[in-house]
Amino acid sequence: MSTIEKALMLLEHFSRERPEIGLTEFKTRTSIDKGTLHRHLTALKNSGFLEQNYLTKAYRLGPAVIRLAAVRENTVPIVKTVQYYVDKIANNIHELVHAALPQKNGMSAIYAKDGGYHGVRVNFDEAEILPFHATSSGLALLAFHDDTLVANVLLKKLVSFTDSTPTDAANIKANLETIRTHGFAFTDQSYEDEVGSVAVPFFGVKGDAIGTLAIAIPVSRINKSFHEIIIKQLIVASTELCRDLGGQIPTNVATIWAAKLEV
Amino acid sequence: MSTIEKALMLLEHFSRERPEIGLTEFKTRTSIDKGTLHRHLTALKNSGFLEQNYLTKAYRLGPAVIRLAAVRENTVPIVKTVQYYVDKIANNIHELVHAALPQKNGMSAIYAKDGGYHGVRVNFDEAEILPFHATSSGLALLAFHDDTLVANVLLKKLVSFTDSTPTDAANIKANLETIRTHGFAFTDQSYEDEVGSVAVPFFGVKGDAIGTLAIAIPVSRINKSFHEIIIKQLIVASTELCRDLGGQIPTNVATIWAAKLEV
DNA sequence: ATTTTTGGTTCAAATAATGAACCAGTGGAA
DNA sequence: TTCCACTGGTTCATTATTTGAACCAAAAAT
Repeated sequence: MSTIEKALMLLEHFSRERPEIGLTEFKTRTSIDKGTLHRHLTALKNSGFLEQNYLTKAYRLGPAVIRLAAVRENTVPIVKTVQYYVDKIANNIHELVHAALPQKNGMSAIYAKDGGYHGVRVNFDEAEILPFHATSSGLALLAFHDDTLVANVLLKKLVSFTDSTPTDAANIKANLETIRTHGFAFTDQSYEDEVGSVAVPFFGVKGDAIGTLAIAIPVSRINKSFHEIIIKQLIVASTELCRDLGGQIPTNVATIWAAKLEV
Repeated sequence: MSTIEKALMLLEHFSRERPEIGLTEFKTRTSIDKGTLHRHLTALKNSGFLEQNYLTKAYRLGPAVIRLAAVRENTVPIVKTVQYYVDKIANNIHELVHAALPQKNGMSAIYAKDGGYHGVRVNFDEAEILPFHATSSGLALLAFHDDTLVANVLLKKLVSFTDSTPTDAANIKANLETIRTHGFAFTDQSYEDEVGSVAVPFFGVKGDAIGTLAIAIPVSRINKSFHEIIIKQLIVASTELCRDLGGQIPTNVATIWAAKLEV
């Protein structure tokens, strides 16, 4: 692995829960030598990707990422486009809806809307990494992305989050096949207890899955007819989203989805 | 310079005008060897900072920057906070208002609002890099930032954008002194013909300038009384913004600003 | 059909990354 | 106060990676 990749991997450690990380904590997290770490962090700081809390000396993400995100969004306005559809679904079904993009180690929600007026709500953290194998977003993406990603994900250790987290590679592979035939993914408390979720992919110009639309619901509110409604909503939104982004829904998926909508 | 910094410098070449850059174009832009370039770009791609247009093979910013910006904004919600004040000023004075943060080679606007209902408008490009020496934003920041930044900026070649762009280091240094005594910066067609601008800094916890609030106006609409109004608006907004961000206005600046508001 | 231009690869030589040991400052605890 | 533990940060010989000229393959342009 190149030095560049090693350094950029450090940025993955920042999240809403851990917005600031000191040198020593980086050391325990990564087991990279302190000297090396310091040089990498300094390089990232010099490039504006990190800055230091001047009191604690801990590092946090810097202003460079803001500019880059603005340029990226101007190039490929996924966030803006996705917001419209997430809001729409949330208003219709009054549950927590989100859209996510694949990152290296899982899906990253780029927008979420809680359309609910229910007492029990699903807690949701934007900018959290949703593991591929344990969330409907992750599985929906894997199922419709190229096989090398699937292979890479299944190679790594599959962390267990609840009693229902699937950790057997063969099992997951079989599940991906099911997802492909159904045109959507769902999970039952595989990431968080009491939370189920449903997800559909949306596609890029090559017909490859580039992201997902998903809904998370307390299991107590899930039943057959609601499940059907959710899936229809997701399919319709994803179809329109693909159109807006210039993406192409693979013909087999289009056929499956069309059938789902007619039921 | 470390390999990491060299690689990250490549990301600076992306902008609204150049959202996609191919290998050969990178070569002409940077005069770095093609082999090296390719390895760096691949590393950035592997880390999610770039992705490739599958048809043209050109590189563009990747999804990783979206997630990082979300985390950063969650850590230090400058964008969100700044938006409120930019909108407020824009509504009051009906001109183009923007806020910018320093990057390595200039200021980067993080939000802009055109409050105008005028026929002639200033054109403005978010995510563009505004050179330190030629814009009021840049000068306002330099004047209230630490001297090492000033020294670094004046070391480099000062590009001329219009006939009025200041390119003499000594001249600029003198101007920075003026800016410090006035508490604001203004420029007259130094970056774009027919456009003047006024800017004030806002401050971080250490009392160092961490960004700027600025207004750009067609020179035809500038006059003494309007100038006064603009400056007051900017000072009030920056004062409140500093409070929101937990920043500290240096006492000498606070004194100057207080005097300005009383006139 | 040929040349030019594109992105991408190779491998010996040159250079930068690495990490164990070290330094310095800070904040308790004895 | 003194001592210890724990920060962040630095040094420099060793080691491994980066580098770049030459090369390849495919796609455009001539």
